[in-house]
Amino acid sequence: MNLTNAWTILKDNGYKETSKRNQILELFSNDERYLTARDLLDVMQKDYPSMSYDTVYRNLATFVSLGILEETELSGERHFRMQCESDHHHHHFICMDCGKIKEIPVCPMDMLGAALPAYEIANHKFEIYGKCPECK
Amino acid sequence: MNLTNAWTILKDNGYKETSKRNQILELFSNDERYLTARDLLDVMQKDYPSMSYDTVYRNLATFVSLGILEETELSGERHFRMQCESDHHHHHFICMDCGKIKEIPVCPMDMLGAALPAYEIANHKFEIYGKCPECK
DNA sequence: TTTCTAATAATAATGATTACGATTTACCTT
DNA sequence: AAGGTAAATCGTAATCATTATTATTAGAAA
Repeated sequence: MNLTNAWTILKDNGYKETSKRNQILELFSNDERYLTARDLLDVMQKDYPSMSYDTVYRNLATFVSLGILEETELSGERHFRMQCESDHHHHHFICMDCGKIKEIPVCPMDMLGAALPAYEIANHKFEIYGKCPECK
Repeated sequence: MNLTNAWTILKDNGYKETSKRNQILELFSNDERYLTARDLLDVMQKDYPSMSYDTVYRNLATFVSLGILEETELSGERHFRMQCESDHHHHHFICMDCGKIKEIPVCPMDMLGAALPAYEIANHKFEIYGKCPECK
């Protein structure tokens, strides 16, 4: 996902182009890591001292619902990052030191097949945590 | 994990036997589901009106660190349940309606083998969410 | 430009979790 | 059994992330 694609999606869904939205998206474009609402606010308040939590959270929710950002929970806090470009479903290794991620091309649900016949599966979570080669 | 085993572990690690601890453990023994701190407090304040959050959270942290309880994050809240008896590593299907769980005997890490050679893997999370046969 | 509505700012409220000083309790020793 | 001591608990306040509220601002269409 890049800035242009993100704006196309936003415009298609009737969202207006604002400078705050643009800066939030630019921050995610320039960072591979998962970021928290606080991370964003800290950076953005340099350029926009009046930026508020409400604006951050509202836009994060919008972006996630439109598939522009993806979200995960790390040590009790919500973290966000740009939706991966990958055209196929995948999972992530997350480095607990630098926060960088690596795509895992395998999905465990493929192996499960008919292991849960009577169950209605809504979604799933598979993440691996540790240290990347650079941090090891 | 049952009450007797839990108390053996606690005693071995120098923890004292208290009625509050016992009731917390009894509640988990009688419930298959994941419970929140609030769930516990609501039930326990019937018997111990003075039970405080501090006591609940402190003991939950103790129990998790000793492997008596296991913990997961569901919709932004920490949830706890008795550690499974299973002698081998496994994962869970969690019903989003009734909260009951079902053990998944497969671990995706087995399939990954040497897929992340240069990475140091600390831990992983794999959970499936949906509706169980009864709730469907 | 004017107007309409979405978006934002500033701040307060909420909900979960943690912290703290005072008190009580388990349990070890005598 | 009584007393001492550190652990455990209570009551409450503080903290942290997130959400809600209300007034104001700013896209963008006419």
